[in-house]
Amino acid sequence: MPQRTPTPSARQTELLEAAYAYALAHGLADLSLRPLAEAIGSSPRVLLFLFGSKDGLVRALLARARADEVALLGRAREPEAPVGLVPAVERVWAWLAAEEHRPLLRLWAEAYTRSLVEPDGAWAGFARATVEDWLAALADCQPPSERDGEAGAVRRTLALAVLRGALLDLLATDDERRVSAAVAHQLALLRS
Amino acid sequence: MPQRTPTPSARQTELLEAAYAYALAHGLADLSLRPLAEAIGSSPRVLLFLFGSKDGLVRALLARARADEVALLGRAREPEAPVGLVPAVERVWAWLAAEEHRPLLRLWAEAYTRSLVEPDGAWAGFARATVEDWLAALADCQPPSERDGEAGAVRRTLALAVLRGALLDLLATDDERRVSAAVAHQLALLRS
DNA sequence: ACGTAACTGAAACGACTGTTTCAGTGCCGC
DNA sequence: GCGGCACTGAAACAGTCGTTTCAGTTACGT
Repeated sequence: MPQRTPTPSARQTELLEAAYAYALAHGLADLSLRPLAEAIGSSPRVLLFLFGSKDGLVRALLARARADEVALLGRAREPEAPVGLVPAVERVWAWLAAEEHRPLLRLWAEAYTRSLVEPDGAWAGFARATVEDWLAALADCQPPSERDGEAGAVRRTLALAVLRGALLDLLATDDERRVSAAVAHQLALLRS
Repeated sequence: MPQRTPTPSARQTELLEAAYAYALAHGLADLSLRPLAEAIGSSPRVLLFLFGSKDGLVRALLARARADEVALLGRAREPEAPVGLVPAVERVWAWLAAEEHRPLLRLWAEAYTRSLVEPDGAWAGFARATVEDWLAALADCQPPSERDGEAGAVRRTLALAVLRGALLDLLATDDERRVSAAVAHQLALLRS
């Protein structure tokens, strides 16, 4: 069975990378082929040739963003053995709070809520997919005794909620001190 | 000094209410005057006459949504004396988790993230404004001894993060049991 | 050298966008 | 009756949208 995107040619990934950078800067909501093409030194004709349609391009951009996301999730469980939710949340938050990741996180938030309002088209299922990605990654960080069973799922859900809620606050207010203190406060609560 | 919207005429509020119902069902992202006008039995001509421009209409819709939001916030602190963050979060979450409020909450999430990506235009400042609204409402629920000082602000921030993060999860997965259990788990943590 | 495939430029297509122009309604105070 | 005010319908405006058509150009295997 061939891949869904038959063969990502060199030119294709090159343009995708440029378009991704453009999307990080300008958002996906009112992305338009002509301004995008001009900004990355291409043409609408070529983008449609390589990605089939605008929806195909958006899907490719969303997949590209998700690649960055799974890289982050991999880092959360990385230091060999899973050591519990608390250090996992700590590490992930350090990443989320870093200033240089904010364009990606804004893009992610945009795609997330868009897929809630408009469950069809290129955005379909994005929100649900990322929730499942994150919960699975957090599960990998739980000790086996805690991982299974409903209580473990609840703890993962809570950890994810704190991270997401804090991220939303941070993106809106840029008040890293207050928000990071709130996350730290939660970690202290969880440790006690 | 006259109001910003000089006089919301009867016809204006009537059409706004209809447009609001339409926006709750279809979202604001690709709202378009002609389909909207036809759905609510009006015309683009009239909408522009009454609201000045499409941006004016969107601003009015956002303000209308915010009216629902402040009503909710008022309910959080209502039972006479503020009694601490824990019961406040409990009450607010019961409201957020109610099925019938989901269209409003989707609309709210959409406006929130949109204002993050595109800080100009009709959406400007929406995210920051709601964060401040909510933090202020939660502050009113804290006992005076806790309200002031940095520790109080951190506790409010954490409470808000849990509510927002849990809401995002709920909107994506519709798994009320798991998410409500996570909120309850946090409340138990806070009580101990 | 030739054919074939990948890629590209220029221009047009029809549909849709917010907005404007012009021409009216109906109603209310005088 | 009449002037003005709030509101409305029909049609057009200029612009942008995604997409298509047609005509190339480049590079490479054979």
